[in-house]
Amino acid sequence: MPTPRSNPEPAAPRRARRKEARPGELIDAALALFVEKGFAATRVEEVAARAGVSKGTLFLYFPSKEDLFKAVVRENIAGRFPLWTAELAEFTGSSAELVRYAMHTWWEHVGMTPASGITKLVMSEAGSFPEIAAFYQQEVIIPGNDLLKRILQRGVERGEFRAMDLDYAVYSLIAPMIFLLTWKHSMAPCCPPSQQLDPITFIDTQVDLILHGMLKLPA
Amino acid sequence: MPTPRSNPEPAAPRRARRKEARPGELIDAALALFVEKGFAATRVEEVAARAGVSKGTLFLYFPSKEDLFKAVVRENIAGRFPLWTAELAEFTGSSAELVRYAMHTWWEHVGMTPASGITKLVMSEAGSFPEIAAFYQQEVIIPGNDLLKRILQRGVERGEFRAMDLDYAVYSLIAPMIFLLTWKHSMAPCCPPSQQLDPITFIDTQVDLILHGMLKLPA
Amino acid sequence: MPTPRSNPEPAAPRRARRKEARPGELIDAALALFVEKGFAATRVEEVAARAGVSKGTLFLYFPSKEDLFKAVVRENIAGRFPLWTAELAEFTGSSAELVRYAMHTWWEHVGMTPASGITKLVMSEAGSFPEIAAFYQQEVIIPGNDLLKRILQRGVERGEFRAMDLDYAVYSLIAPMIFLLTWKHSMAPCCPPSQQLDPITFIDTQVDLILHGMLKLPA
Amino acid sequence: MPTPRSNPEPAAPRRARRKEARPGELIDAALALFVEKGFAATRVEEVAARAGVSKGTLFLYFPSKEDLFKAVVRENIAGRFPLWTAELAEFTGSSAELVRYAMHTWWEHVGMTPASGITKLVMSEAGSFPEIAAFYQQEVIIPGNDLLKRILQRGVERGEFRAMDLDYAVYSLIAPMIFLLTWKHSMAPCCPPSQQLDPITFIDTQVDLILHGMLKLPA
DNA sequence: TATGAATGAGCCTTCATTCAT
DNA sequence: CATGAATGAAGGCTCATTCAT
Repeated sequence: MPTPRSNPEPAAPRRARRKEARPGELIDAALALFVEKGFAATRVEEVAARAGVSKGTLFLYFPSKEDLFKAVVRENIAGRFPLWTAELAEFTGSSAELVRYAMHTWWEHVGMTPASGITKLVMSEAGSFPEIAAFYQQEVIIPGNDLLKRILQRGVERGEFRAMDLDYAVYSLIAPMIFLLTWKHSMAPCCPPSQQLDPITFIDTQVDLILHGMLKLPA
Repeated sequence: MPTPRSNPEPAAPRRARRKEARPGELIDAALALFVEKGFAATRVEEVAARAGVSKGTLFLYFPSKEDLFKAVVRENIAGRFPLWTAELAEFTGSSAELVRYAMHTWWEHVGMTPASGITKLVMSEAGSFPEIAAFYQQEVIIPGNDLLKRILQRGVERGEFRAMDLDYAVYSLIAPMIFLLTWKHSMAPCCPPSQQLDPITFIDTQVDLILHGMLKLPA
Repeated sequence: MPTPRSNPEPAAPRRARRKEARPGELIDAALALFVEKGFAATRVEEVAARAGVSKGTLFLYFPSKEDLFKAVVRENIAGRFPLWTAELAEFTGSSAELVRYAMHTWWEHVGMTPASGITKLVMSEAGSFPEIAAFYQQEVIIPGNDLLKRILQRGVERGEFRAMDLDYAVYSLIAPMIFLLTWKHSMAPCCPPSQQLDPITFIDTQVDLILHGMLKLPA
Repeated sequence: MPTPRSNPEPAAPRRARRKEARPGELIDAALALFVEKGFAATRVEEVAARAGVSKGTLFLYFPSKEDLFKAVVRENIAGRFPLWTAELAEFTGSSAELVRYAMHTWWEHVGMTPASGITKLVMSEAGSFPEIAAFYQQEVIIPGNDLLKRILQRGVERGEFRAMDLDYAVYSLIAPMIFLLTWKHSMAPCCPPSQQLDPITFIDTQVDLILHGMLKLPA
């Protein structure tokens, strides 16, 4: 950067050609707006504008608004499962630790990020966009449930957890998280400080209680 | 029908009687449709048709679709709480039984009725209608949480449950129920039979696990 | 109409309610514009404006642009077949007279009216709107060919015309007419007066020649 | 390939040779696509792709899609007329044979080749491009009509055909052919096999009928 | 008061055309 | 010369809302 006026962003070129960066920028913009305003209420033009491109450019990368939404989901949630599956396979601690680790990891990478809005979004608009609901079901819910089920199964197989109907027991882990998301993105913004939930405390409390209920008593 | 005013209610000319009943009929129709199809996907014409009036008439009673939505929420959040509070005071069984009773009662009177859709409705549209969210918070959430808190407190005071942070513990009861509602009204309609949840099994499983985690060990 | 200033068209009321008249007005407007500019190049808003209503009103009567077009075809062409079929059944003259009568009737009711543009329209845009082409085929071409075939068959059966492959012979009647329409609506407007065709002369010439070719020689 | 410039044409580096060939290749691609899909339904990107270049390159040679269309028409209407005129002068058979020969020749060299699409193209788009229609009129229609007229005149002068209004009689030959083209390029692709026309049969039938109508009766 | 015909703003998507590289 | 990413105007259709009757 030899000269003082060398401009790293030269005059914000109107028609920059940045094929690689576009999809990511559009997905980020879409995530923010979908979460903030909902899927139906977000206009593709807004998404494009927020990503700094024109409406037409958006359709250059995503064939439709629904496909854009799917990309948002894949990028922010569905794409994480391979890593999580790998982590599960390598985990060496106790299953109780694994459950705690899983819940906190989820909070860090999804719950506390803008991606947390996606779940609430899907729930809210599933009725109006069945295709999106089905997609989410396939790409997120089923893999997510499977992952949790394998975690619980590990505990049972290692003699740490008591025998359970795993298909329903997973919801003891899922339900509090879904509730937390739903709360965060719908009621929390309207509540007085006294009614706010501290997520970490909430998660710890739920996990403790659940583990208490699951653990095989030594006696 | 001897005198004109002898019987103001039954068998009165339909037109005349309706005038008073219109808003209620419209609200009922709107509740059913909003719950079934979501707010945005419900056309006011459908609501009017279901209430047996024309589109124009609806706007005679509700200045806008949003106002109709608000009326639906206000009309249906009702006061079942006084009755439940009384039941709690008179309950003589164990606290574990009380928890089970409370959960099943809620399912019977709210969860399995159309009213269950309201909660999902409010959650979904809270972002767009902060006023409604605040209203719901005051009239439903705070009283509901209080009621549950008193139930847990009873268990702790009677030495049945171990000491807990009650403000967070209540969510162990609330979260599965909210999840169940959310699920029922958003994803379930899009899921294959293999992915469906049986509500009673679900509730029993959750309550069992929670109680397991809450119970003071006899040892 | 007691007072002098009673206005038969009172100040052109903006929102007149004329449910019965609308479809016809819209169809007329659509015919004119479709013929003038083509199907694809005509915007529904133009049609609505020409009919004196708003865009939304058009969709109140016709679910889509294609349905509007179908209505135009039904109203202006397809709907005439029943009458023509009846006329054929009652005709008592010679078959040569019948052919002449049919051709001139067609010219009067279709060829020289704006409806004549429809055929050219369909031919021009069939590639882009296969559904329209198929519709036209079903509702106009097949019935039209059938009608002509019956006319020729009558001549053969009565010993007036010689035996012919009727399936192909009908095109001796159809081709000149299609050509005439095509010409009228595409090339004619660009031609100098010296190149113009007189329709009546054209039809008479073609019919004479064809009949000459069809007639059974008395010898 | 001893010297560098010895062979400017064959096996020359593709890039270099192309420069001159580009417009022609684009026109060929455009002809094929316009004929196949219609003007509006053909995207310039398709044309470019078919010609093996990018969209931008097309606009380097043709300022607009319309200009490309004009070029297609201008390039393909060519001059087969001189040859046909010569053939007419040398023909020694009967005039009926000449008519048959002319019709079949036309089918072979125009009707059954891609060039047949141009006529339909011009007819379809004449309304939007009067300039092209006028051009077509001068370069194709007038010479074509003249040629046919001379053929008929030959028959009359040789006493083979009866006296006719030749200016209109030529259309007995033209109309079926125009109809055939129109049909082939618009309705045929949408018709079931049962509705298809066999061109040779069609032409033979029409010619036979016409000749029948034209021939001077021996009596 | 009730009706329902009429309105028109709003939105997704397409594609001819431009222009920085 | 060639490329292809970017643009933005245009159009079909929906539906909450209005208003003449």
